[in-house]
Amino acid sequence: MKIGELAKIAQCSVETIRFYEKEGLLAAPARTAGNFREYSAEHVERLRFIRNCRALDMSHEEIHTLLRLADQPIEGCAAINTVFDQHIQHVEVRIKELEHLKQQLDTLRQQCQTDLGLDPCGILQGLADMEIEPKSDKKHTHLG
Amino acid sequence: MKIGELAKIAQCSVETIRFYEKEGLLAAPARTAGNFREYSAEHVERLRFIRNCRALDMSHEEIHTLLRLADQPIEGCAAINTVFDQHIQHVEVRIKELEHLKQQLDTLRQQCQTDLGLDPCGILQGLADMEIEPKSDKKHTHLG
DNA sequence: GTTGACTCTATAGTCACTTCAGGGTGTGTA
DNA sequence: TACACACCCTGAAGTGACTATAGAGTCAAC
Repeated sequence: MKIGELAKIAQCSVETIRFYEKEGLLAAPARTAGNFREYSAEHVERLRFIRNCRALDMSHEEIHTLLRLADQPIEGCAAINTVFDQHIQHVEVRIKELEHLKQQLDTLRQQCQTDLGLDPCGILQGLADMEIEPKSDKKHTHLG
Repeated sequence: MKIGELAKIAQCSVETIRFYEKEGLLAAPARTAGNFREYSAEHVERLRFIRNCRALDMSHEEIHTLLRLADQPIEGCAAINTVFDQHIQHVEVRIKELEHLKQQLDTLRQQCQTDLGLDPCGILQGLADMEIEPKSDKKHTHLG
């Protein structure tokens, strides 16, 4: 099948597929006489795997690791769990961060709900006065 | 004060401050005879504001808007609330997304907890079999 | 006069794509 | 046969919010 068809199946763009090939996530397929990419069933399966990992917000690096481990399943089972547990932790950390943010935002938002027309605006005042919280570590998660 | 001192106060890097200047978030300060940036109290205040907004995960675009509105506070009060409410929604949406992800991840993780040594690994199997969920809209949040 | 801490500009790299420019391929219709 | 049109190709640049690097200049102290 050609790249457009594959893109439809995997629900991603043609450009994304070419990008994955360049990144080494998806193997380069055979070419037709006219230099079009010709994909096989294995490519479909592999791309589905990659897209599912991305849907779970895994980084390309994490996916690379999983794909490598997938090629030697028994040996890699513990390692796969490690990658997975680390990724779950990334997600948990980010959720906690965002919940903390939301709390701060809600508090600030209150300051304008009550006193409309105040100068300076309570929100702006709050943003100016807030104490900058030093972020603990920075590289606890690759999630934005 | 010089850029290094300002960076310490605002708990950011010297490069970040120069970057904000290039972005138009922080006004370009006067220069010393030796071409060093010389910052005033207003710069400190402005940078604190910016850093607090960033600590709340606002985008540069959102901060730009807030800074513009801050220069005409009474008129902008309703608009400020709008920016804020939208940002709060960004955060809420992202939290919900991540919680959904975590649920999926936990489910997958279970599949290897029980049957260690299985070939193929339950997690890999799950990643291959998952149905790709078409993401609703994409630009609901600028948060990663 | 030399060390060392600080500053300057300009450029490239990060991540996971998206967009664009400028062209080639393949099929269907007039 | 000529043309339109959908699809494909490569390569480069843009996104956001920085971070990192190279190579050079400034300034105070010893």
